[in-house]
Amino acid sequence: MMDKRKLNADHSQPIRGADVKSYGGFCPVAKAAEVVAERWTPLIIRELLTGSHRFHEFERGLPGVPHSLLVQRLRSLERAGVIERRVVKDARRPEYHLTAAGQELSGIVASLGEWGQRWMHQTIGPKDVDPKLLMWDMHRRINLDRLPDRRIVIQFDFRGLKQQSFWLVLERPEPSVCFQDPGFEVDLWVTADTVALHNVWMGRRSFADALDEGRIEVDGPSDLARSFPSWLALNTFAHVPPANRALADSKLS
Amino acid sequence: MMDKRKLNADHSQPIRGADVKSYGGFCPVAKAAEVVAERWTPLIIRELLTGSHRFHEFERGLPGVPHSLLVQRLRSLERAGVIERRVVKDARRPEYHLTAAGQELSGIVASLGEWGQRWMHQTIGPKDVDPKLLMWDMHRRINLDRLPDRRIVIQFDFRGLKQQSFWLVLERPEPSVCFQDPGFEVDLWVTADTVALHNVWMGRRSFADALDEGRIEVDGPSDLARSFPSWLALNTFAHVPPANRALADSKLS
DNA sequence: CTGTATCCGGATCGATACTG
DNA sequence: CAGTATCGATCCGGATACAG
Repeated sequence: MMDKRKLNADHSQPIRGADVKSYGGFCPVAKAAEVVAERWTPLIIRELLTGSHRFHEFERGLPGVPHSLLVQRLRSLERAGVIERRVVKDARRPEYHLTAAGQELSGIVASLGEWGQRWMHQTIGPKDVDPKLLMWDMHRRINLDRLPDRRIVIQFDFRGLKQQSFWLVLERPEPSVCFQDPGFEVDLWVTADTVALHNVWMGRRSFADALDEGRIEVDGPSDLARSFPSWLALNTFAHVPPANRALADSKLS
Repeated sequence: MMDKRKLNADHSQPIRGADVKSYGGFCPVAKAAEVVAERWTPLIIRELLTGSHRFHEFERGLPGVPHSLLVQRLRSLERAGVIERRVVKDARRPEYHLTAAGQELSGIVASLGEWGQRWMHQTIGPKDVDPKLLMWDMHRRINLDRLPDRRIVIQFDFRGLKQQSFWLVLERPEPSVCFQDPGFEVDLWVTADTVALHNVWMGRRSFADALDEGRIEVDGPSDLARSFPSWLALNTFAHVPPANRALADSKLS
């Protein structure tokens, strides 16, 4: 069946529906905020920037987003000219891609993340963890070139999480993550304290320290186990150190 | 009377209440978006960056924000460690200032504005205008050093707006704007088509063209009238040209 | 002036169930 | 898989009244 939405050959003006709640006025910050600063929108753009293009990928990367709200947001962003919905021929599922306008939001989203890592996220506590989301982020940030030239399967077990295992399937062209046993032979087993692995992933603790303290354990062939830490590219913002609030405030006085 | 909120000597962690609706998880973009991407928040930060520090100034710069919602947002931002509420001695009114964390949002807000001006704001139509807001923005962006060394009062009349005049009182240390006749002797009278003046202010039309077309008229002593355009620093984002959407899209294909 | 405290209609959000 | 439909709960916008 054909897609009924029109193809909008005229792009001389942004495509705006009446769905966005306007601030009124002429301020460009307000105009941008109407589109970009709505709930969930910055995270949808983050997902697009990190490689998600399909509806179910957004749902994986945005745990808790209501199904129907995600549809709304995608339509909204499409009308605002930030994303483009492509119905690829011979593929049943549509793909979403950033337009040129959308790609120019990458700096803003990156700055948001840096600011968040610097000021709002000085350490990661039990309330901040989310193993599924961690696994999803990990599969997007793997140094594939550090891996042997074959498929490597890693099983993750989080301590305290009852019965829940995850599998990282590292292969070309793209790693994937499974929440059920994919049936492949497992090359490495990682057992970790949930909070500790999050802190390592976010650059707040070193992998080596977590190993020494026994918070992370890697089992399997020793050559693989030794190189495993180098496979992890860590979170995009792991390199951003926390701000020293005490210092910052004293500078102000 | 003393302010009951505690002074929070310990700033090792951000001060967080339970008011912000959390996205959950550990993503720094999400943590930042919880604080910064709530409705009205980017505009409150814009106001702080452009020189507003008092409650009534925020209300002027944020037309339409509900009185009580503004209070909520200010508390929210204070708890998040983005702004600081100062009760200055011998002043009845508190002042709001950006903390070090808040100041580091300036780049994000600036980028938002540039993006908005570039993509969402290619021309300004009748729905985008707001004379009060325009006057408020103007009084914040005056090249005082181009002015004679005395108080200059300008009366603005927008064509089509019934009976509504505005006055710009240009004096040191700070210009001010009046929505009622301040009673000063007027030095210059500006009569303008509302949309045209907005377009000039946003860098979308030149002042000279608007004069030539008769959309803006300046009456008063000719030396003042001649130098008047140079007093206007224009909107912060007036220098940002619109993107060429047709070109951008063709590059993508 | 800077709040606090209401109230109310409507929009938005979050959760769930249903469809092709 | 990618949506629609629906339904409470919450939030927002706008108004008003009032206190320090």
